[in-house]
Amino acid sequence: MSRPREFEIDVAIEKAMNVFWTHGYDGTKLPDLLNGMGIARGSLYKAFGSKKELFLRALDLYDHKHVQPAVIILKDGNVPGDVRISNVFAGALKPAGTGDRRGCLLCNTAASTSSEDPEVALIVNNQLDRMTKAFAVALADTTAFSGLSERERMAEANNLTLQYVGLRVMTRGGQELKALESATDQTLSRLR
Amino acid sequence: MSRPREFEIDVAIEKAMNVFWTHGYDGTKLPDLLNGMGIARGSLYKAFGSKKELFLRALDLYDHKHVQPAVIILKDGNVPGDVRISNVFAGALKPAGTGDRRGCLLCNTAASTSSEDPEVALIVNNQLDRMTKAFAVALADTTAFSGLSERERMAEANNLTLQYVGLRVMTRGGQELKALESATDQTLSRLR
DNA sequence: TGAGTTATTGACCATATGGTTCCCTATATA
DNA sequence: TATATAGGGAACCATATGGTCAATAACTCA
Repeated sequence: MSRPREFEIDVAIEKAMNVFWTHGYDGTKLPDLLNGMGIARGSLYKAFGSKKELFLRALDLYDHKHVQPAVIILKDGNVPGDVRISNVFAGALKPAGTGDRRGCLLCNTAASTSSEDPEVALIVNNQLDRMTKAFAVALADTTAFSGLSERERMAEANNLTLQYVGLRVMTRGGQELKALESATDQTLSRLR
Repeated sequence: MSRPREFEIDVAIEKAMNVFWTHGYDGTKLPDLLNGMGIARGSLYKAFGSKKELFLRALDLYDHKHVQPAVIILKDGNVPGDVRISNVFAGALKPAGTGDRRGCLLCNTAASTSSEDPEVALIVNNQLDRMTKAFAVALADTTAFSGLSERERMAEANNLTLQYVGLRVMTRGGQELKALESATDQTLSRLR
């Protein structure tokens, strides 16, 4: 019987996710990860194989913890569509209100050189596409947009994803909270 | 009388700008710059002092070559406001149509760890703010928005900047051209 | 021609980087 | 108690990184 692992894989991945979120992939160095995860170099390699594999695992966890919950909100048939969309944008705005300017791991990654890697691009675009589809579901349940054709609804959903990404990046870039809020107000005023 | 420089500073900065645009700041290594600029290590340091100083110069050049021309388009009083905005978004979409997925140095930088550096953040937000103000000027000349209060117009302008940034990042992230086009069509259809 | 001044260059420098290795350790089982 | 197995950890490894340095070169001027 072998020696049991002293850390939980899932806990370690989440810690790594937070380090990558703060520093980006290129800016995150092994010492950053080791400190952030509280494990040694050999343990990291034994458990995850490489920095890149760990990054892919972190992106999947981000999906699970941040993207998929937004998708679920957008698809919740018990709430009016515009309220669902409003809630998701409020969720994106909220961190800026408390000084958290990390933006969104998905959007930061989309804007980085990492997105040139096929495996990363696949994950990034899968997440973006699922958000778009979920926006479309919410729009179908939004009175002002319920009469749209499928094609028009997808176009509007693409535009909402684009606005969501823009909001996240402008948050990361340091734009003033008031500017973010007023921009978002315009997004949401069109849903009513 | 001292030895004349063999390269033009402005030409070298532009070459560096293109390297940073492709690889981001963290992902760009000295050999990338040396190859892209066609000069030696010592020459680069003599002329620019450090990698970061060169990056700041590259950001300023990007402003001059890509941001300021957009601002000028948006402020051109001889063209209807909605056409001006449409032209700027078309300019952002165009590279994707030809396979150029670098996005926009400004937006990529906003989403990266570089934006945590005060000097970088200052330049990034100056550029974003100027675009917003220019969008506001164009909106004032757009029939559908000409009756807005100053405050409402600024909110709409903030939203246009947010959409512009989102478009650039989604381009970089690898989203399908059709999705980018349809999202942009929605943006522009609201101006008419 | 020599001097003064700055540019070019590539070797060098002191760390930093992602990954490897091997000794030691923790566990269950026979 | 010995064995098998996988985990922990820190030293090690082979390059890579941003920056430095000293020899050489390009120019004008006296």
